[in-house]
Amino acid sequence: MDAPSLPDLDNVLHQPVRTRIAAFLAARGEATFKELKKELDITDGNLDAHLKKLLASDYLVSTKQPATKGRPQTLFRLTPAGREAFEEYIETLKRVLSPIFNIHEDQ
Amino acid sequence: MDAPSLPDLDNVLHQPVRTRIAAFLAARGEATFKELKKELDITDGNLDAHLKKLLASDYLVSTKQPATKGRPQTLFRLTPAGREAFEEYIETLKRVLSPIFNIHEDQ
DNA sequence: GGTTAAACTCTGAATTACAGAGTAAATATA
DNA sequence: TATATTTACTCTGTAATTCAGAGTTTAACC
Repeated sequence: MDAPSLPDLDNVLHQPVRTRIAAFLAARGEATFKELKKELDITDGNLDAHLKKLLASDYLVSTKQPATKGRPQTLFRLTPAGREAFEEYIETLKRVLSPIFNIHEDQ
Repeated sequence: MDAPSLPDLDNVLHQPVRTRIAAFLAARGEATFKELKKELDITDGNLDAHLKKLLASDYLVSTKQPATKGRPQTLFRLTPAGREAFEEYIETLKRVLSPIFNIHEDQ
């Protein structure tokens, strides 16, 4: 029998910009384009591309807010599938990294 | 003042194949091409490309073993810089993820 | 000495990542 | 009320990355 191989990491989530988007939204619930841009400190085009990728994977939804004041803004938030994928991704990460760094969750 | 933005993740290490290579070598010390291929379950060309990227970043060194039996093999191992970068990468990951998942090290 | 096999390496195509220019809708200004 | 400006994205083109499979080299086996 084979030694178990290292599990693969979700290639939508395991990317520098997208991991941070997912983490931010998981912690924050929802955010605007502007807030994400500030938090991540990347260009508009780059953020747009990564949001589109997450939307296409059904990990994110966007909802256009009617303008109460200022321009209408789009809110981005994780879908249940997105949150689940993110949690699973963290589990995989821990399996990959724990042999070395002893990472685990509390409780 | 600005809210602190999410720190950027090392884009050499934060990639599905390369994270696993680094983790495997950090745990294992060194490995052959063949061992890595088996552990990661990827094609030769793909593994080669990722090893080259890690070598180019000076995160890895390869040493050709003279053939005692069988063909000479190349051993891959992390450089001190590679190990340090990997540890820093893990720290950054924890900063990005801990607000949600309560990940930390023992001790 | 020729064939097979192992251990890589190279090439080219597809996909991804990115910056900056472009667009549309709201607000501010004249 | 026109027009200029700003905001909030979106589009386009380019560069870089990722990947599979074909190719190469060296050793072992017959």
